[in-house]
Amino acid sequence: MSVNNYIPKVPACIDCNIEKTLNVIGGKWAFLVLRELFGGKKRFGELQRLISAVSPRALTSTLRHLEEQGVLERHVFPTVPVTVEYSLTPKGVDLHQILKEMKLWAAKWT
Amino acid sequence: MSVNNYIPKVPACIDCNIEKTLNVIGGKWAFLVLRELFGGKKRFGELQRLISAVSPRALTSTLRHLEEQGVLERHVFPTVPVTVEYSLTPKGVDLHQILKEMKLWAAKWT
DNA sequence: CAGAATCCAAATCGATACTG
DNA sequence: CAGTATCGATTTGGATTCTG
Repeated sequence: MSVNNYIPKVPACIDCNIEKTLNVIGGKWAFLVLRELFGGKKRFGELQRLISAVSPRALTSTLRHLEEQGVLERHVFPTVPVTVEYSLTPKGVDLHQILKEMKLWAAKWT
Repeated sequence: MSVNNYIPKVPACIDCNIEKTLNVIGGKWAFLVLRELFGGKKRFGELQRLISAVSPRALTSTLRHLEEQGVLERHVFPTVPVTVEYSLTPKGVDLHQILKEMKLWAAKWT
């Protein structure tokens, strides 16, 4: 059982709840995974290739965390060898707007 | 010299730059500080009281980091004892939209 | 008041090797 | 293919104490 999920634990903010969003997208790898999945479902190996510096351990942990948060789904196909696909849920798709805003801000203020 | 800045170092994303925004708001305390400053300038001690669980060390580190990123300004008044005020720059004010979206997402999907 | 310095426990991370 | 296990190195972070 992994203890490390590569996700920051930010303090709770009683009347704003921003920490909940941050705990989903604020991790080291989460936004890179989400970004790939906005383009459609991907397999574990694909994600590993697309996100060049990620170790299998970090990727697994990130995917599990995002799954627990309900922003992506994991589908296992009983082929040999096994095939696993990850895709966004509506909750995950809904993060696209935020990520786009973050991209715009970065572009504007570089 | 502090080595620890309470800010995550996320991997670079060649064609999206989202990591630049995340390195500003993605830290453990940054969003809480920004949130207070959207309401106007604040002194060190005020921030410390408003953000209940923050230690002086963490607050200092966060403020310095945000200052380096150009999202807030530090003004020192040579009173006795010294008075220090922090306020957002236009670059910092421009983060408000993103934080609001994050709050909305959290509210929508709880 | 606004922080800087120090100490040290705990969490985290990456690399590597291994498996159903 | 899609992970899991293990390990050591590094980072982190909170508490505490001190100062111009």
